[in-house]
Amino acid sequence: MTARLQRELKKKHVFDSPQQVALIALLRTADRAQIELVRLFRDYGLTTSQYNILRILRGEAAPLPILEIASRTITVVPGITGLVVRLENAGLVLRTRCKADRRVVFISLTAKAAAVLKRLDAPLDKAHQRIMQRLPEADLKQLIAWLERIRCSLADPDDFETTADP
Amino acid sequence: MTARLQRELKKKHVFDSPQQVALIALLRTADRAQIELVRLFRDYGLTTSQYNILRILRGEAAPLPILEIASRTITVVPGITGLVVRLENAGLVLRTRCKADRRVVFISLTAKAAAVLKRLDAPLDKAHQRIMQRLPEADLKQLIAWLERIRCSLADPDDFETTADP
DNA sequence: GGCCATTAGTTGATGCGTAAACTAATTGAC
DNA sequence: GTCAATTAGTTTACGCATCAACTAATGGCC
Repeated sequence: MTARLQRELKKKHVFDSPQQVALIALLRTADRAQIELVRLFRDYGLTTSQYNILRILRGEAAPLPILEIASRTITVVPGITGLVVRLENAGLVLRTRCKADRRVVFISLTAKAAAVLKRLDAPLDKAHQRIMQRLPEADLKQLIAWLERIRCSLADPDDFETTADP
Repeated sequence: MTARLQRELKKKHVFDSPQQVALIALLRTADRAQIELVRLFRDYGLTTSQYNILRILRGEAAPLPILEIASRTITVVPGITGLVVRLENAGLVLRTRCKADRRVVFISLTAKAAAVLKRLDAPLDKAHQRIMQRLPEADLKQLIAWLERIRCSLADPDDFETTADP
């Protein structure tokens, strides 16, 4: 990470703008939440990236070309290869060369992976609830809207199916 | 991460709880913001982690033991060594063995690093402003409070000097 | 039908995060 | 004073992100 923005905060520069404080709070909070999830996934032998891939495959319920998977994650293309190899070694996915176009590699879930995902569903949902427990739903809605607003000021073009309030 | 939570969102599971949506929005937004910062730092030959270390050193205006630096970042101890080595190779910090306790290694900024940091100040502030430009200051204040509220539900014990509203 | 550009995917190198095991200096108990 | 426990820091090993450079199959153009 995630690289991380941290606790230089500790001694607070007098000149910090509200924008800076908010940004650092955002990065720190996300970082911590990530850590919770990382731990949860690790208990099931997965990393976050691996989970995301499995999740995409489950959502599709059909084999997907490897680059299609990459395009749905933020993972830059080359990273996906090793990721999938490790998943394959763990018996969680299968790789199949496409007959029609021998360049493409299809990835599919194994039963083992489906089982792991299923076991993970409830604990993961509980984690979501726990992390957000202190915000009532009305606030959550507003928070989501603001976060989306922030993303509007950011680079990536293809992320704009509006999640929140019209 | 940074590892990342992503666009499984694309096809929206009907069962998504508001908590889940909010969490994913949080992670995604932070991720994007990070990317902006990473790019900025890279233009100056730094990574985010490296910048954070330099920033801590500047804040202290005095040499710090390497583990003290590690403790102020989220960087887990062993990571700090290589990080500092690379900074040293880049001529940005100096390592000095402490005479009194020969176990400890003091790290100090070079003039070169001070110059880089100084050049970075304005662009970085501009980036903060830009990223948060769509939220008026009142909303920012509320956002900061909520983020802090979320962090209260999260693990790390030593992060609780309240940044926001009393 | 042969060549060139495109597309799918991999490889290799560097930096970071994390965990476990290690060295070396210091402190404390006696 | 000496030996055990603690503390500061490094090494090693693995996974991921990212970039640049690569291979291999396909498609289009003539």
